[in-house]
Amino acid sequence: MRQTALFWRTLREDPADADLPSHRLLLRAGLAQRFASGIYALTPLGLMAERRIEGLVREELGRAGAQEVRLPFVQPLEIWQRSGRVDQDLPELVRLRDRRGEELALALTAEEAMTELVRRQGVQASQLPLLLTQTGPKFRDELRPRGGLLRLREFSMQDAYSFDLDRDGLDESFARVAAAYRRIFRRLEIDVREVAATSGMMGGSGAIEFQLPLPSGEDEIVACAACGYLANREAARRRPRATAGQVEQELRFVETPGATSIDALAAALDCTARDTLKAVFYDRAGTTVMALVTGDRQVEEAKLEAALGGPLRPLGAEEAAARGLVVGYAGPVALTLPGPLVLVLDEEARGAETLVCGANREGWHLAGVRPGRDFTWQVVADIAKVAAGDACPHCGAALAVERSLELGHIFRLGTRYPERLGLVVQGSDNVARPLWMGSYGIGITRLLAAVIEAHHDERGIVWPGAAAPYTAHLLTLGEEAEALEIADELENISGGQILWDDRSVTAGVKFQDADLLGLPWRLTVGRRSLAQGGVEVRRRSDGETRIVPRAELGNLLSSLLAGDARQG
RNA sequence: CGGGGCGUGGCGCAGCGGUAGCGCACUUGGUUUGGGACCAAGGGGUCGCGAGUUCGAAUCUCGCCGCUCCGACCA
Repeated sequence: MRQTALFWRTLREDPADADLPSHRLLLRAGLAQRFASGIYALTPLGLMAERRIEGLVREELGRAGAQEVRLPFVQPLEIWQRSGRVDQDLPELVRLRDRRGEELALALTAEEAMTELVRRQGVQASQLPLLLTQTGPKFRDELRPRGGLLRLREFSMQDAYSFDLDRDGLDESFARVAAAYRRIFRRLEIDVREVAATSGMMGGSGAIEFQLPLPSGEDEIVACAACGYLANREAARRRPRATAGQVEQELRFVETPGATSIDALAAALDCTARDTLKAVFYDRAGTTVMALVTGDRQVEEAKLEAALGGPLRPLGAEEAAARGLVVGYAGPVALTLPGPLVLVLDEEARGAETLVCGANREGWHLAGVRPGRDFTWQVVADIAKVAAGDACPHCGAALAVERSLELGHIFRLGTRYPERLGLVVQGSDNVARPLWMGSYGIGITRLLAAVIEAHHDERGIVWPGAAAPYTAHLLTLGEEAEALEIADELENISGGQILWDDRSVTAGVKFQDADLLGLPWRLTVGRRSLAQGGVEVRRRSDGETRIVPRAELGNLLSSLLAGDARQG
């Protein structure tokens, strides 16, 4: 491809609003353009890179036995209603109405649609295990898109779904896809960590996330350097600390005017946050949930949801007050509300000697509160957020918390969707049973950004061979007849598979742009290289340079292109 | 949803009451050509939108919209 004809341009300066390397480089190198927050267009070079990643993912899933289908991007809302997901507050789901008033939804994932496809067509036991996949647009109306292509509202994702007769089959399918994912990341030269995860809005259990450690990532992972324990913070466990609290032994009222925060309370009573009991309120399907953790802890909502088996909504101050809670002074002792109430106590707080908590009376707290003696609860569970320095649940060493970017997520869903949508298969015993389902997602557009986050330097992108839009960038310097002849020759033998900078600009401009775009190989031909005996071949990743005589160019090019194909 | 910052040619920015400018990019001609060349001549902007103040608004006031970063249980 000749650069003078390519729809492409680079920017000499960094775009003002791009902070992250991938965002900056995608814009500067002219690979993407923003249309709206979280909505981007890709230019030819950007799309070529995305397509390479997509093709690689498709290839590996194919090796794992996946068959590709196409599901609708605009889906009838009805299937989302039947699965029950519409009922659980899903603000990311964009709904719309057609001119006849029929309700539609934009795909944010496709558990429903894929289950529905299999149900409509029917499936026989001989076709199992079944692994179906699609690649296509997704739309999630995210609260805060960020970082260019790192967190988009509209993006391309490859999602796959497995269907098996039983749990063992699901485990095998799950393992097969996990292996495919590992190959994908290895080929893209992205060093991911496999992390235990929660299943979030998908439902199900036994999930793994593929995470790239990145300071600008939006997830937090908990890591144990000693034993290798890794988990998303939302799913992470910790070894409970030894007994906390014990400011006083006997229950008594203390007057604490204005002490409506844990900090203020601890200051007023001259104790630590850990000596207090914090109450946080949620709604769970009409029931008020009071979650109780020691004052220095935070409630991990994902773990609380898992403990209660369903989605929660935090209560605002007014709403909490309307339900009879004395906001700022609420506690579990002798608490009665007009409506239904569930008390959930963190396992660590349960082991405390005595604690200070709200007295359900404006301006008063209770000290010397002993769990079990002075109040009871309905659920005890690990519901506190893990903090850096907590003890590893396996080995007890200090845990670290690191920022990280989720690139892939695989779930064992179980029978939930097939049950709700009526997908069953008849076994040899003539009994129809719901299938066991797994769900697997890998963000293609995000991978494009992640590859750049993982592979760049101060000059620009450094494409891994498997994702590069072109393998080689040919620069002709000057108008030497022989140089142009060689360029023609290279273009011909590559079948147009190299990018040729044929502009009449200075050498510096070409070198800068070539570094910025970062194709794996740079071929330079000009008066100087010819004097040295041929074409200068330079590898972008490490700058290794050599001169290749004209006669060997055919071999060189086919080995570069083949090497790239082997990797990618 | 809360807080900060920002909206002026394609990009980066200046101008902050007197009717819009710089650098880069772009077009044309010429000289150049191994790390973002030079000379000359050009084209391109409802200054985010709306209302108000004023003789006069990119500039002041109010409202709205958009973008971006941080945060979003902490009782």
